[in-house]
Amino acid sequence: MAWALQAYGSVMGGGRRKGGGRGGRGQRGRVQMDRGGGHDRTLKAPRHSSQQEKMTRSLQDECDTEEQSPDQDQDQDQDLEHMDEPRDEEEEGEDGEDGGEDGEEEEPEDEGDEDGEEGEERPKRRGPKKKKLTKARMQRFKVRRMKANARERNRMHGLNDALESLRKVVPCYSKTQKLSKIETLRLAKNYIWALSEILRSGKAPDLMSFVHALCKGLSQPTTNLVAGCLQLNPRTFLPEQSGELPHLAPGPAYTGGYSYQSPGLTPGLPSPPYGTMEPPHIFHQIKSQPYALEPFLEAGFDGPLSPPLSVNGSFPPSFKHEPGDYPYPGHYGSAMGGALYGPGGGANVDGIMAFDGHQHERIMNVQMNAIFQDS
DNA sequence: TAGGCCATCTGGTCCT
DNA sequence: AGGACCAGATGGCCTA
Repeated sequence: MAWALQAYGSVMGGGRRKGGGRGGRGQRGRVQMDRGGGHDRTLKAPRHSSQQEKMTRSLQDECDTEEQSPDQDQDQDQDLEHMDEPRDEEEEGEDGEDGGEDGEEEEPEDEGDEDGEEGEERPKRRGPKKKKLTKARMQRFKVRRMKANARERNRMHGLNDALESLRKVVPCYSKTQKLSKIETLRLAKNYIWALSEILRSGKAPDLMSFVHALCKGLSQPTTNLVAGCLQLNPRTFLPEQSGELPHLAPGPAYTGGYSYQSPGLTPGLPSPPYGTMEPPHIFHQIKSQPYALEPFLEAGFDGPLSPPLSVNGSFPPSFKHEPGDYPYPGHYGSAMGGALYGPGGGANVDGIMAFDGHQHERIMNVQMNAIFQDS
């Protein structure tokens, strides 16, 4: 029974095939899990499927009352047949505990018994004697491993849940188009910085400055997503001042199809995939709008931040990119064809909410207004 | 088909 | 000793 769980483990994920030479079982089926990854992927089945939960529960049960027939062992643990023997120290402690349980499996620990049945002459090994990997030991090892796997799964699920919570509080939460993990973290970082910058300066930035700051280091699709959110609901992002957003460009300015696409590479800066929202690119479509970017951006980030979006000197020198922070090898960039909201030029904002609905929006506005009343 | 993203497994290390 | 955390490896899914 427990080996339904072993199979479960194999089904749920490819798993690492250590040593590379292990045959495995070829292509395995896999439960359709959350395949939300990717910048513009549509979401699939919820991750916490009842099946998975059932399996996990079953795993726990099985771990408590582990019984297995030899043929099951043979049949369902082909991977483990080739597994390296567990570390000696792991096994040492266990024999005392449950020696009675697998007493029939234990074999005498003769020197010659250790590694070879061929009877070849070998130099004596130093160190603790290696105990033969009996079935019972193997079984305990598997149980431990399964428990650890289950814990690790749960841990990662918790991590993903936290990330999902974060997605909901950063701008542009969408139930149908999830930000990737890395983009969520980047956007959150930018958002925190932008808000703290507002607090620091006590001034409300104009919308373009704000979105500019939010989109630093984000990929092109995410940048477009943020821009789409802003277009839909700019007030979510910026505090109301006298009932109006002073520098907010009117709607049509955003539908002019200006693009954040990268103008090109700068030597030494691996920048292309990240939206390059350089002011000239942005504002050539909205020249009539006040250019209030600098006051908001001049403060600069103090800490390590997203990679610089702009390579034309618009950003303060404190913008430093972190090595290895550019995982996108130019995959996006011009792929967007210069259209901000998608190939067709229309806003690709289906299902996008700026934050998680209006409630959150109200809360944010209250908070933001409170900030400005205080300052 | 390549690349991005993801979930999972796994072994090592550190901590309680 | 057992659990948490971490990073590497692996394979599946999806999109351009």
